[in-house]
Amino acid sequence: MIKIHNTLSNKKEDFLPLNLPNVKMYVCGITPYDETHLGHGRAYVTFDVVRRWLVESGFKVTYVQNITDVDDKIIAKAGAGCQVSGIREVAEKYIQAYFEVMDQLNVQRADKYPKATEHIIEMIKWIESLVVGEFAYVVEGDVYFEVAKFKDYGKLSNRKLDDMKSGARVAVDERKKSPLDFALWKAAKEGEPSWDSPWGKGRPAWHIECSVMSTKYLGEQFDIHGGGLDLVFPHHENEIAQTEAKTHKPWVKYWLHNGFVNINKQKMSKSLGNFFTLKDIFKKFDPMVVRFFLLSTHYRSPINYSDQELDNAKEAYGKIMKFIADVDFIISKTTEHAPSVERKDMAEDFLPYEEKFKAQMDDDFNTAGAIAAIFELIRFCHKTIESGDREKECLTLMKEKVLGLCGVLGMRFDNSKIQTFDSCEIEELIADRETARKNKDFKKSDEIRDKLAKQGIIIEDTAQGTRWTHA
RNA sequence: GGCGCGAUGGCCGAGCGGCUAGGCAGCGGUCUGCAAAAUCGUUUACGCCGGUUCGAUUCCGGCUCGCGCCUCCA
Repeated sequence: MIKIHNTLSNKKEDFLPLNLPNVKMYVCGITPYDETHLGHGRAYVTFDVVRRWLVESGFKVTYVQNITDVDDKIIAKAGAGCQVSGIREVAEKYIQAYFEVMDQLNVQRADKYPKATEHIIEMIKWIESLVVGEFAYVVEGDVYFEVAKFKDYGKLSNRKLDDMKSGARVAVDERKKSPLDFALWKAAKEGEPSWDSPWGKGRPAWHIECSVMSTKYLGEQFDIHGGGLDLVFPHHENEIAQTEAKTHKPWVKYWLHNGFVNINKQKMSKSLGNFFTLKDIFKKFDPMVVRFFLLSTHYRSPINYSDQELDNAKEAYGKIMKFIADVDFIISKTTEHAPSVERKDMAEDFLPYEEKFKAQMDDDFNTAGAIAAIFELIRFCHKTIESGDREKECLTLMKEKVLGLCGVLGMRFDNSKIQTFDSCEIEELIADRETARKNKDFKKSDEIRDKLAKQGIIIEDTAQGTRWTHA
């Protein structure tokens, strides 16, 4: 049984989807007005793993992620007097940039990426029904949701209307009945892209698209809605209000939120200017190392970013990579009739590690614990190999098991840096060195090693012979 | 002011009422001509003060410190 921490109850709950074996999940996507940063990376890697694990567990998952392609910041970027085509151009550029880094992080594509600007009519209809139902009111071309009318307001973020310090940090709009009332539709200002509506020219406000698009593609009730912790309030709280006010039924069953990426214990954010784009991070670190780093902490805990911690992740990830390469090498040097220990139940030996992995993942997607299980499995394999059990079949199984578990976490291993056997010159030098070593001419053998080292080739003498890798 | 989260060994980081998490770094051994890699062992930690309990890092209360949300934000 998978257990999931639900923000709605603030507890871990057994995961029972509404309509077995289907799981419908919606994750708040990006507003494409700038480069994707590590905070985004964490969110989408988190939900990528959630999705992968649900699929692995036998559920049929439908994953929808929206794209907010109309917003103040996009409009600002597109410049004064921009039309709809102008903001589309900006959005398109950053959507492409987003997919590029997500591909590098091996984040699987969602089934659908609906865009706000392609659902204007549906949004208008939704807002109209809220106005008719008296949950919303119109002021000078703006439409606001009246929070006081929705009795459950605050149930997700666990706050009471009276307790909130509205206006403490931002000026209150006097035209609203309550400072907490939020916009559903915004009247167009001079030179802004806009659409026609019953309230005049304007554009949808932020929250409404998620209600409209999620229910359009997943139904009026669905299983999982995810996003960063910073979306709990007001975004998700408002989404619940405007959705349940219209449908009169409980909307989302499980709300999941990932923790922040911190820099020196402070939240990474655009306004603080302490953010790192994935593009820049990838100049220094392999995307898979970044993914490993992200998964080495539970998704709800804050994760601190620094080069030092990425270096640590690099070493740890490298250890897995090394294991795969080691096994490949031994397999390549193992003949079909290699002496083998009598062993018919190798698969059984792996079971405890696979079970631990599963238990960790079932427990609210504890990737840190799951990674520990992978390391324990690797240690077991090393021990087995050391003990002399090098049957080809057994080695292949080891590799498959480790790769399999890593694959569930979306970690892939690029072996291009590992020995390829096609470099004759290097092979010759290594052969020369072997001869020298046999003749105890260590001076010469060390010279060859140094020479190769200068070319960035690292020599490793193993029981199965000498191998080399690129540094 | 309201609400919430956290404090684990040199560092990162899981976890649990009593049983080795894991990774990185360090130290020692094995292996190796040496080196590297691998492997084994190892340093025995849970912010402070009380309470519950046969027993608490793990539960309860208080405190201290840190962080987050109450504005757009993954």
